[in-house]
Amino acid sequence: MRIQSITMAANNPSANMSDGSFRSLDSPDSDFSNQLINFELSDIFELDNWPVHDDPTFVVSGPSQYSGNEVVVTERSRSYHEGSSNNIGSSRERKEVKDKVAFKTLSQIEILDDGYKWRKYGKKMVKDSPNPRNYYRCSIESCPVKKRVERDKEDCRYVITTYEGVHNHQGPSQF
DNA sequence: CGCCTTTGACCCGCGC
DNA sequence: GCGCGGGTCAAAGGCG
Repeated sequence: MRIQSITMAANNPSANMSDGSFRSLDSPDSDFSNQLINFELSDIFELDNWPVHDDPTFVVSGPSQYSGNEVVVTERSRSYHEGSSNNIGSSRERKEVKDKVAFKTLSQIEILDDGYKWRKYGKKMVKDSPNPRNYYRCSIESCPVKKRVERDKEDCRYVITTYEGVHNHQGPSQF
């Protein structure tokens, strides 16, 4: 399972931090602000390699040495937006593939530093949830990646981060 | 001064 | 057609 590789990467602090790697920052009391969890997000985005399951729920429980941090992949979806076949001739024929990955992270902070630079572009209150949802875009020009951050309405200790798209530039390899 | 966040308005798809 | 909900825009202001 692909997630395994993430877990392995997380277990290996010296994991290669090449582009696409993901750094999760969990700081319950800012005492752990230097605690980083490394795992390779690039693997996640290579959804072609993923096995297809009916239940796309994977749980990756962070070992205790990660100060209680827990990362749960709650959703993985591939949405193909194509021109509807029964609507041929429609002016709006859209052909794009969006890869989405959602993380559920046990964290008191919502801004998880994954090494990329994000620019916030929207905030919405979502129905059935007291918590707002924040929309971020990758700051790199022409990079299509977006992410969405919200607190779990069921358990506000968790932060749900949804990534959409693939970075079309070199990742934060400077780290 | 450049890049960021904030915030209300706008847009669009969908169900009724 | 209309209203609702989710997603995005863009003007204005903030901050380093």
